[in-house]
Amino acid sequence: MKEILREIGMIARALDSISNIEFKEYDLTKGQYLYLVRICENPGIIQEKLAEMIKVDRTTAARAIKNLEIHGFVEKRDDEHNKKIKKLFPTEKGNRIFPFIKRENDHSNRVALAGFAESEAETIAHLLQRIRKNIEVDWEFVKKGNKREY
Amino acid sequence: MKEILREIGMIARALDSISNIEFKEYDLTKGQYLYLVRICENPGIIQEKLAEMIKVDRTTAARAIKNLEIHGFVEKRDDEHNKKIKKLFPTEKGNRIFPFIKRENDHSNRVALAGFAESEAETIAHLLQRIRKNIEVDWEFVKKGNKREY
DNA sequence: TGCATTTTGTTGCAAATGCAATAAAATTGT
DNA sequence: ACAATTTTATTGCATTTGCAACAAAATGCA
Repeated sequence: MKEILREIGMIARALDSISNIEFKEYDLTKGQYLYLVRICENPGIIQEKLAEMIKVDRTTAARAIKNLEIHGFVEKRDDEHNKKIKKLFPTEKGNRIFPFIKRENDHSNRVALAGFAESEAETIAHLLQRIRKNIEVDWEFVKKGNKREY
Repeated sequence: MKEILREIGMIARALDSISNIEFKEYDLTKGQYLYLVRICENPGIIQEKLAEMIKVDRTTAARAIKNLEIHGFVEKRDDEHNKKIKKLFPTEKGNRIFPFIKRENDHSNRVALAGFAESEAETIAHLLQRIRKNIEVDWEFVKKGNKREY
């Protein structure tokens, strides 16, 4: 069976590296763009779900979000009925830079898929989704402290 | 055009997270497995090339390799003809754990591709390779301090 | 209802990450 | 031959990352 992990790792690190460099211009430090776009797209999401969505450690997400809050990109609001959760919303400042993040991400996406036919782009999108669904099961399993047998 | 960046990011973070947890057993700290496998497979490689191969910052690679050396997994050897470079080789200890890393990576690869026909696995392997080649051009460009226009 | 478990959030620590700056050897161009 | 540039490696500093441990609210279950 073909080895695909390394290609995925290389692509992900290269893309992340590029984005981090390009978003310094907007005073976003490493990784913060990941959280900000998702909060803009899913206002009211809680940090636990966000960590799951992005696939980072809960505590890493907690701190990244705290920094976004400190720097005025997002705000936490208490929920009416649930005292435990804190809903996340972009501030006006956060919403203002959101389109720039989208634009950068779209550009990288186009670069990544340069030379691809529309059908090829659709094929890989579907295959990647299947891989992600396969692997997130193990991720949650291992993250919870379980041991994979192999 | 389909958006594929996020799926790739999710998959890469999930896989890396799983590996980091599973390799603690062999006293490898975060990310070290990436370097060790490549040194085992390419004995004599220098750290600059390794950073390029993995797509991490040169200084990050330098420190990861230094730690692998301190903990006895790899060794640096001077080159006969070139006083500047330091060739990297696995130690006996490094070579001993190499198969365990391979085994884990192979397992994750199988999990990732569960339910895939052989032809689908080949398709995605090729498409990913094309994406990686597309994106590494920009990565090197931006890493060198150039600015992308978009 | 009451108790155990799960969910959600936080902080302390140890470690990796990466930009900036420095240095020295090698290579290139004239 | 030699000066300018590129390649390779390193260290200082600020920052993110993530495991462990803790706390409190919510939920499940008997």
